[in-house]
Amino acid sequence: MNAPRKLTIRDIAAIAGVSAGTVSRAMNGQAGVGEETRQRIARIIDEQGFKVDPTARQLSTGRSDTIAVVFPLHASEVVMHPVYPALLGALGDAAEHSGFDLLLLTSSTAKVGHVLDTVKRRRVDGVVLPAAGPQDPLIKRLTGIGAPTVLIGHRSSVSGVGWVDCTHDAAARELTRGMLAAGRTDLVLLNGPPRVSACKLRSAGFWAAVKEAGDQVSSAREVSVAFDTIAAAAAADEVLAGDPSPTGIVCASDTIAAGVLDAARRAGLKVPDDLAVSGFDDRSFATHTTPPLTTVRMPLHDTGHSAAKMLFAMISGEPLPTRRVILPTEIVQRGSTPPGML
Amino acid sequence: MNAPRKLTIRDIAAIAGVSAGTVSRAMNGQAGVGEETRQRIARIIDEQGFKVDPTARQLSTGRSDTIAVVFPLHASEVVMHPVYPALLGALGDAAEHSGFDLLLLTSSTAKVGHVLDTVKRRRVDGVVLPAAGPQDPLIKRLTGIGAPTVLIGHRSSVSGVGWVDCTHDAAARELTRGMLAAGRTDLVLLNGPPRVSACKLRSAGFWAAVKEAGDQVSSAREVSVAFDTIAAAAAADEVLAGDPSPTGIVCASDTIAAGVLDAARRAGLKVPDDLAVSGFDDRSFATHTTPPLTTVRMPLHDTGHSAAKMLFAMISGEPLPTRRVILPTEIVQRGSTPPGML
DNA sequence: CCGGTTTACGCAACCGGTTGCGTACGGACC
DNA sequence: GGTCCGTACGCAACCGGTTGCGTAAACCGG
Repeated sequence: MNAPRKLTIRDIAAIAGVSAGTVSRAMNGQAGVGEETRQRIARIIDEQGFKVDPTARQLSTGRSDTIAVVFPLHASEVVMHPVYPALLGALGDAAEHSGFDLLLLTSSTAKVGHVLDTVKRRRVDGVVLPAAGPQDPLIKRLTGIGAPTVLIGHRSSVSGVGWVDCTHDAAARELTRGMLAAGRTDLVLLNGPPRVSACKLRSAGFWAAVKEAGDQVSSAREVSVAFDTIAAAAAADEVLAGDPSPTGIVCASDTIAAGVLDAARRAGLKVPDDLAVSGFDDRSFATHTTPPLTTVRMPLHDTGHSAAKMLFAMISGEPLPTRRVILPTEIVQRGSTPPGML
Repeated sequence: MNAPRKLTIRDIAAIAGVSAGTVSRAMNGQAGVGEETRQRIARIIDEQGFKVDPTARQLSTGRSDTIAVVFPLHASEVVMHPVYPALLGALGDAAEHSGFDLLLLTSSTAKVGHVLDTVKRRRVDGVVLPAAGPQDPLIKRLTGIGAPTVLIGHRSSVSGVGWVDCTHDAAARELTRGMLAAGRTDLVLLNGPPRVSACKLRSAGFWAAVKEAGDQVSSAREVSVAFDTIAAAAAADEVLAGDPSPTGIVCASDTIAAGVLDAARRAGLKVPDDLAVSGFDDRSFATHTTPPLTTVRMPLHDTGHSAAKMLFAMISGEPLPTRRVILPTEIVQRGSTPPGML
């Protein structure tokens, strides 16, 4: 049962009684093919189940119909880890829908060269870069070689690159306002590492709310910790022992908030009565902490989808209304903040 | 600043004063090239920073130096979701180390055809299939087209495919034994969906321990729920209200265990004094439930690594000692089970 | 009916490696 | 010195699409 040798464009041409070049032009919708011929070719391609060989096309055109997503592996600041499955799923769907395939690259700061090399050698058409930092050399290097690039979760000012992010700032601001409205006037922002872009925005939102509340706020401060429950709990111990002890803590992630809940329990504080706590990310465990965590849900699927769409537009050279997209987040109120806070 | 046109094998040949064919043979370590020539070519390639064009090679050889990992998207049974980042990271590392690139495909039962098509068209050299079910048509279809395939987390009997799994059964057995040893003689296994391969193994381990303990066990039963905290909590409510009420519950995942903890709290039961609870997966939140969860850590990194190594061996036609690998799990004892249980 | 355009299509080169086959050269051996 | 053989290497076809250029036919207005 030897496979019936793979169909080539020349086979189709022979059946249609035309040359291979004509079939190629017909397939790609180029001018110079008669309408009747075009339809005949289309019909034959369909009947025979012919599929172009992407490799051959790639060799002659330089395009690959492939986009790469670079998966950062800085194990220590795994900020994006929990959100990858959703993001990758959305990207994959969008890619498949547009006839692209997805190449997965892993990157550490040491391997910038390898990523770049792969992008060039594989003729990758575009790159999605989730969780890039402001200093990520990859951004400039990629634009340097002319690779269309879309960032996720970092608002870069490098010209040419596009990005998709969400309203970290507005969410933090709204949560902070809510806590103030509920009478929590001693506030702490337990933030993640300040060089993470999202953390900067969350900080900005927090302080904006504090500023706009004026002297309604009795105290407000910001402490930075790693995205780690244990570390966060330790930091929270210290914060709660301070004077004044906060009555509301806005956390930059659910993992951090979980640590705060632990610390509060140790300190004998009732959440949310003595202390209001909010997280970020709406991780799956947020529903079963005690009490369940008020948090911020990120538009992961939309983010992936938007990024892919933007990238495809950039690849095909379409003009884009904007290369900066900010999607709305959603605050999910649960038991760790006073009811009716917002 | 027009790029200095990409180097081709013919450029190298010209510099070395040989033909392109000779350079190709030299690069690939084939016979028929003099030792002196071989070294000269190697030196020139190195000096010039020449890299073969994978696309061109692919067109003439049919190999692509690419493996695909098929990401199942059955949103409802996201058993693997939490473990993907670690798995993908390990796979990516191993692939990069061997000069392969990773293609990410998404699959739903409806899209088997598309996956197959992509594997063929892109000349994918091998496929990693995490979380395949026993009935997954992809397994047979892939072997049908001769694609080397390695499964993760499912022990298939289909000939030719390899798989890497871990000791779900031994872990469940050991946990169950431990509970019995701690005097918990009324046991329940709160299992996941029975068609998930890992759940079958966990069930087997549980019952093996029960059987071997003989009439030391006063009662034992198994209940199946979705991998969902809320659903698990509801099931646990019922189980705890039953007669006899269990003194130990082995759960098939940390998400399920979290639900059991919630239910125990509602029922006013003290964990681990009144009720011992164990999970599976060692999810990040397992350290900060109340009490912290005793659970089973899976060798995710090793699994990815082994799968990649096996796949590469299959691709290169090396004989393999075995195509079935079972890696050890590790039980992590925390506060949700009686101290010194094991 | 004629010169000039446009259109439809074939031809062949090209993308950049790989590989089967052929040849020239060097050494071994008689 | 001639035959034989193995080795080192060049040549050219090939993988399967794409595309610039050339040409013949169709079509246009006058």
